[in-house]
Amino acid sequence: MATNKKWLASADRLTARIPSAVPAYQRIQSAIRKRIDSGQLHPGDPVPSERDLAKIHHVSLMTARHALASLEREGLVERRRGIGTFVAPPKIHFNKLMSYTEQMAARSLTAGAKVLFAKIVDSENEAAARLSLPPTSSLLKFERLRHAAGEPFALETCYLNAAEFPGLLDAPIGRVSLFAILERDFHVELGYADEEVDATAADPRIAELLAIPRREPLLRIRQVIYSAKGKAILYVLGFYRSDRHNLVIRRFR
Amino acid sequence: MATNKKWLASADRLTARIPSAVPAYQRIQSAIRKRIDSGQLHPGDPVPSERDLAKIHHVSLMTARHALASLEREGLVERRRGIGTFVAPPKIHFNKLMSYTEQMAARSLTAGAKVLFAKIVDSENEAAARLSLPPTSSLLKFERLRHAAGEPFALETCYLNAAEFPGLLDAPIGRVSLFAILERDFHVELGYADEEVDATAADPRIAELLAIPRREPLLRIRQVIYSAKGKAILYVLGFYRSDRHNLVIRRFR
DNA sequence: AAGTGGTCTAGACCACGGC
DNA sequence: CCGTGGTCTAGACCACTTC
Repeated sequence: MATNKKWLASADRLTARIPSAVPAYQRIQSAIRKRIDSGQLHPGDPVPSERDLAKIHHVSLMTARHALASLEREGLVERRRGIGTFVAPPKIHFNKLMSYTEQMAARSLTAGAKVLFAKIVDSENEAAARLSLPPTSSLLKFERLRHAAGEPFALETCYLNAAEFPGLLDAPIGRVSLFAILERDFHVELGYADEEVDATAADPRIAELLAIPRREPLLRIRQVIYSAKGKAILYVLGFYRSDRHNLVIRRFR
Repeated sequence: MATNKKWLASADRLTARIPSAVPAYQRIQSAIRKRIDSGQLHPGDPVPSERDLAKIHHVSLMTARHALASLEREGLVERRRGIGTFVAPPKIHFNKLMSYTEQMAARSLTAGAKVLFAKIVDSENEAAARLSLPPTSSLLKFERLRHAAGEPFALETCYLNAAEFPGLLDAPIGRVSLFAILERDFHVELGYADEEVDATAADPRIAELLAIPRREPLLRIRQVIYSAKGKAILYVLGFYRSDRHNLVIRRFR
């Protein structure tokens, strides 16, 4: 108990009267993250050692250690035995689930989209199946033509369960990211997406919309986007001009 | 020191005289892994609690805890506060770097390949560039026609630095997985691969080899495979029949 | 109340890398 | 040699879940 009296004393001194404020190791992480985000610490710079952190934050070695160990798991720092802990080089985000808008923003481009279609449908049984819904469920269906640099680029059709997203039909889908609307207005926490990729030939309609010859090869991506809890939220069927789009993924052994 | 005498005593009892045998938390992990692999423990089954493991293996709570925590990071178990630790359901391996042979084996199919070409070349500058080598480097070049269920399926061309893999030309590439040869005979530890995926149309030669009409859409995958240390080892250019192949990836938010 | 995982202490020794 | 991270102890209290 002597142990814990001392711990209470130190926690007291820092932030909390209630024992259950924010765990100490998370406070330490926040402090380090802040110094990295604010540019005080750059990639390659040393982070205070476990022992220093323990002194600075008035915690035991194990706690400081825990803070650094999970920062390493996140890829924010690298630890080298006998040497120290260092800010990790900025990581390229492979295989990250991003909206088209976010992808463009990541490359400092602006996204453009023209809504071709936005209605409720009830006989698209393949789309319903992808969302794990009964075959004739009411679905919101948006069809959008994506642009980049003034050129048509991709045709994407999105499907959502109409019952779960009332009012979404009236949202400014043409201007605002669908992801942003789902997360902000409907409090959906997006988690992951499974994608099936194959190649197909442009049919006459798609060829005209994308301004390419008929039978031109296209990348076809069928994407089912799930919430963090694993519930199917959104099905997107996309056709991408293969001369303007190329999918990059990283696989690990 | 009283503390550490006790620890030495327990380590002694189990495996080691030398203090630096295998860390206790790793021994605990091995024991659990073994019980899962051998079928003694099935997905959903409870794993002994931290306190039980500590007693069983004569270690402190923190050590038992460490063992379970890193097993959870690996995805082998799931921990639920107030409930316990349970064997995780077998995970589908998304975005895993696997050889064609391994992919087929995962689906209990046998892989077939016919070697069309196996020589050293020195004027394939694109391939050399992908491997971060000078433009006219000597490269091993293999061209293989993949089969599945008796049907031609994909055309893959592999390039490696000739200087680093002497004797590989004589290896039984037609029968044994290239990955296996690299890992076993050349002690290369494969780490990850970056892939570029797009769609293209079959040219006359590919159309004939794959037994499909000319201009048929194909999936084209350019894959650079790196060692665990980040060195480019292998460049694979593949053309896949889109009616027989479809690429599945998972993205996370 | 009992049992679980989550956080934490105040130390210890070991293995490693640079001086 | 000294400082770093890696492993470990023998406890403690908290938060949560089930009974």
